[in-house]
Amino acid sequence: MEKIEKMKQEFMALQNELLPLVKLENSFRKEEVQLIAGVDLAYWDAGGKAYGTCCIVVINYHTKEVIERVNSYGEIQVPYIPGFLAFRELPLVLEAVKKLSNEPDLYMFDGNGYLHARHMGIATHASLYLQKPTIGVAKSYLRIDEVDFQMPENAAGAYTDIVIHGEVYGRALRTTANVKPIFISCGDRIDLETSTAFVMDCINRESRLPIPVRLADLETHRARAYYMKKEEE
DNA sequence: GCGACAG
DNA sequence: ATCTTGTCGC
Repeated sequence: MEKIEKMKQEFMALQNELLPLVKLENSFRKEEVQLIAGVDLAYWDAGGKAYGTCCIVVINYHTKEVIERVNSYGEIQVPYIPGFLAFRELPLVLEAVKKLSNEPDLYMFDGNGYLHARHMGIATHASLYLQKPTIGVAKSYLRIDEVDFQMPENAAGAYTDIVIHGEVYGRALRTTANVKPIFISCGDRIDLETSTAFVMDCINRESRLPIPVRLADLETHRARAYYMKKEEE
């Protein structure tokens, strides 16, 4: 499979090209944030082909009430390659975003943002197309250059910064006591402190994940069941 | 050959 | 991500 190496080279070139456009400062007034979107995908196989569905759930940040749900689905063309998740998932993400009738003020992605070897995780990559602030929310840690993360204290809100080559890439955040931490990083157009604050403000006792991402995750399972059944005529 | 590996 | 049983706990 020398073909994958060639893909990586092309993807890497685009990531390096996009990097200069990233801004780790707030491009918005956090007091005015009303709608937050959570984005996630689920996969399945059918007839030897890979399919996926992307779900976006928009909530009212203040009331946590669901405002809108949309989804897209189709064949997945790009394989999963650690470090290049955006190339696999973005097509369906952008397709789902087009269906939104509400315009989110902020997006939370299931995956990394700036916490990435070239600072181009899916949250960051997506923001450059969405032109909106994004936050990366990953459930597990993807090591970068042999650097491990330090386990934060066992208390809600405790965190440790993940510093690589002298730069803060993101942070391990314990959103709830007695559960594994999640990994937060800036997507783009927002700083890490603000990102962490919004994530913590979206935590309830249902999950260690922020509400928008959790709801999008649940929604992908329902959408998958629906599309799988629909496929068999 | 072996280990790592967001989703 | 997905495949999966039982099991511990509120």
